Amino acid sequence: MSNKIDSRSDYRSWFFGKVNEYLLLEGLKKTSQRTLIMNKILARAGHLSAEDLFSDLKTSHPSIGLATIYRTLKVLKEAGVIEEHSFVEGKAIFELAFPDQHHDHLVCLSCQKVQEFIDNKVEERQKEIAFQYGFSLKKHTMNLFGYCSTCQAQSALKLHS
Amino acid sequence: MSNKIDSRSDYRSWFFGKVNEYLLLEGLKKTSQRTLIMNKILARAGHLSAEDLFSDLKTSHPSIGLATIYRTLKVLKEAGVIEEHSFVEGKAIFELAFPDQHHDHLVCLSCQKVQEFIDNKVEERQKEIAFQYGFSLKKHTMNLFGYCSTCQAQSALKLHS
DNA sequence: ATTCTTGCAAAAATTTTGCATGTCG
DNA sequence: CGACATGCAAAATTTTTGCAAGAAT
Repeated sequence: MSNKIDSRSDYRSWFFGKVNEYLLLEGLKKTSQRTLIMNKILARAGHLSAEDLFSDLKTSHPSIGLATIYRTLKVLKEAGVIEEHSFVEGKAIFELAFPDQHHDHLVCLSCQKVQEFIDNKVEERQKEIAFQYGFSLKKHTMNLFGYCSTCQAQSALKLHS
Repeated sequence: MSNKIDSRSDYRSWFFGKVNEYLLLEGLKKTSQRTLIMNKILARAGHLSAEDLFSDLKTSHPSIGLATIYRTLKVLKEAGVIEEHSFVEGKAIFELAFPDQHHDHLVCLSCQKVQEFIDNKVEERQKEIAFQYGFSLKKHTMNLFGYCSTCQAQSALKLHS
């Protein structure tokens, strides 16, 4: 189906290819702001919110509007190159999407660190479950919340002081 | 550890017992509003938002305030008798918690129906993954998004008309 | 009595939308 | 040129907070 992504430049090609395809299909336009936002997302390559992007871009491009960020994020999500999550309630977080690959998240309740992981056993089991209930599976999210090793060690220290 | 919950009345006992224990521990008070909200949550026993509860209670108790709903939901969450989710972005949904039991969700992207399920294989695997990354697991959420059998059948019909 | 709670309204925080102007194709 | 996009400000949504008055222990 889709080719393997081996390098960073391959990923960029896939990303922009997917976006361009979508823009064309929907009759939307390439603009400097959209390019700017896409490059920033690719450069940061982590979890980031609309506000993160806004304050980051504001320094180099003071005229950019927060509404444009939101509108562009919506376009990119519909184009299938980014995913939306909500680890913390009341705020959307975005991250890069990868073709034919899905990862889940371990979230530390103390330091908020987000650790990604991929687990095929879980992926398979999810497909089985969806089938069992007659659902055609489109996407899924799995978040494990707990305390990371660093925070566990720190709270152990506190108990002894 | 905790006893098995066999009936609806057992569940109510567990629920109120857990809440009372928490109120006592934290020096909080039993109030008519809190009781009202708890009974409504128990009666509805489904997924509901703060606004759902508010508009529902408003008819029988017009003086109740939305802020009280939010404050009570926070207390109940901390007492461990309800869980907070966010299936749809930007809005928190609450549901009853059950002791020593966790269920996950299948969400239909078309009709928004939420189907619950329990899967021990996934639960076990999650523990393994958390251990592998040095996390002490506190809770988790797994949501599978797709189209339910009913909506699939309907869209198939449309194609032929 | 003291501390906690409530209802109200105001404030926050996040996201969406209307509109005049600007830009892409 | 015409359709789409932008920036701004206003609005919409959901949730939180300050405060004076009321209720619980």
